[in-house]
Amino acid sequence: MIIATFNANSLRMRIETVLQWLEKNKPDILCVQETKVQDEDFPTDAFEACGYEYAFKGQKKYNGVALFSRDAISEVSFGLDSKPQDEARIITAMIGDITVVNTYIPQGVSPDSDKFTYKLEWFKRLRGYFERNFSPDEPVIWLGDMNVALDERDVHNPEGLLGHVCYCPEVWQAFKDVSQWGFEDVFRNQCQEGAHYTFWDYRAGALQKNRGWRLDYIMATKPLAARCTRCWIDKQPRMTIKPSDHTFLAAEFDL
DNA sequence: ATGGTCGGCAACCGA
Repeated sequence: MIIATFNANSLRMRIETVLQWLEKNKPDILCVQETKVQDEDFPTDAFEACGYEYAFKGQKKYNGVALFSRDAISEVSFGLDSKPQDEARIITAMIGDITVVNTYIPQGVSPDSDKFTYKLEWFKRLRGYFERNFSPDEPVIWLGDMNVALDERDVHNPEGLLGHVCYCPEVWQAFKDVSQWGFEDVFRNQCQEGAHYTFWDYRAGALQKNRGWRLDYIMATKPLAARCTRCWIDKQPRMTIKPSDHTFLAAEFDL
């Protein structure tokens, strides 16, 4: 079973990127963040013939999450189970006996912003969401754009970036409080050395200089993580077609 | 070099 995640930064701008990636890699499940499309404008026609079922929740201009699956999708829900629900940042569904939780975590803007407070609160509420709705003994995959680089291996300039909203003690703790509910970082289980990035800032020629960040994760509960056979970052669509600022990240499980 | 470039969508906000 292969599952993947991709921050599209507009699904409509990257339909060809997504369709080609599905065609080439044939994952069982693909989760997408920052679709930036309202539900009535979701490009269903483009995905009708690709052999995937889909579920999505968007809003005007910002955010938006989607889920594509070769197998049937059931028990789809949107948003957190506490207020504000923030529907277009989280989609949960059952595929087979696996619960998939696809999140687009708030970025936070700046450390002194109320949006940063909201980000930290969002992680707290997500922990509560997992506690109330699932058990770490069950097969649960939590994946997406987490807007956190967890340690010095995950950013190109750990000293210079310390204090950034995606690289500071507060978000490390907030992320750990969620993951300690019962998740393992399956990429790190497979690969301990650093400089494996999933995001490069558009603005500073960051890709050419490999000034990247690891912001996208596939987190799995123990019963699933134990069966992960590989986890890889596919930079190719970042280089070609219509590049996003994020890569595809994929994991394979022997189920 | 505290800039830069994208995308949505129509003047800026978000990343």
